[in-house]
Amino acid sequence: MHNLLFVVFDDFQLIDLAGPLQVFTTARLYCDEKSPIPYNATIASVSGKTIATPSQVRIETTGLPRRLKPKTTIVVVGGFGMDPARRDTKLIRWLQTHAPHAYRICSICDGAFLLAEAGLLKGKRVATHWIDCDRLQNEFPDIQVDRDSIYVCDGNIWTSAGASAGIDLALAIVEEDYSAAIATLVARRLVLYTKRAGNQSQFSDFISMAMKDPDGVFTELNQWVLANISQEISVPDLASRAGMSERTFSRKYTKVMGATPADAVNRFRAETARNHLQTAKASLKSVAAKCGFRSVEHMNRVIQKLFGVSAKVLRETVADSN
DNA sequence: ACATATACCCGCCATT
DNA sequence: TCAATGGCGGGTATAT
Repeated sequence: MHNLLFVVFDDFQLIDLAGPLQVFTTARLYCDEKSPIPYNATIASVSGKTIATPSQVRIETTGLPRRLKPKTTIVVVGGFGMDPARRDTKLIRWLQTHAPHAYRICSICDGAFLLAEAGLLKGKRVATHWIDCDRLQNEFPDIQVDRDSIYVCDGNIWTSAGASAGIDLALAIVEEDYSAAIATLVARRLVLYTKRAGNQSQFSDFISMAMKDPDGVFTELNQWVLANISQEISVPDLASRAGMSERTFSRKYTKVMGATPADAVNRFRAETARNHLQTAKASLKSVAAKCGFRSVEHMNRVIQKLFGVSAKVLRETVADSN
């Protein structure tokens, strides 16, 4: 089980908390019996009292803990109250002391300033709200502000752009902690179309289609494929997994999914790769490996065929989501 | 870039 | 007889 520690302050932006929290909560529906409660969330502030938001909703909080529970992901929110919060030495000192021991550190929106203030972002690649990109870069020249990404993961530091990007970041975390299949199911459940400006969609069409497969015959199999996308997957393998002969499996799968088995696996790989290329700044080589391509060349060919552009171009055509 | 190897897929047909 | 199945084999697309 993972622990989440949301760090909030007066006049923080409600959706920075509510968005990611909803994603983590929904993930419960799709985790197996081994981890019935995948995420345990705590909302904390310096005062430990009820915190007001500009949206009129008030949030109960506890004080900042003296010790982090194991596998704690810290999530720092943003909002109107961010600037005063930066000057709150108790808050910044707490971050300096405890964040280095966290399993993972996240910020939403301009919450990145708090992490920067605490010196946690030195040399890191970072995303923040587009309005704040210049300011963040000027104030902290030693960090690399990535203006184009919805969210960025650099080591165990995850930062995200605007408010809704916090939801994307949370989905990516679910994917890392559990699986792409579960993240996709959560996205579907919450009806997150994630249609981005520039018509870039993060959770891609074929994958979504595979997840809803009306008859449900291959839904489970497709989930398995997504969860094991980094592995080599052969058609005979899939057939035996589906409990059919190769011939019958091939026939049925093609009929239901509208793509032959090997073709479908390739699309899963390519769309997963696209998602990675357009968010994290991992090397082409590591993306290829992560998506089960045997080489960068292999990945390029498949992407070129499916999307009509090279992997490099695909990465560069990321639209600003805010 | 080219050649070789192989994985795939699809028609054909016997079987259930 | 029909419908679904699945084994076979060759043609082909694709990987290395």
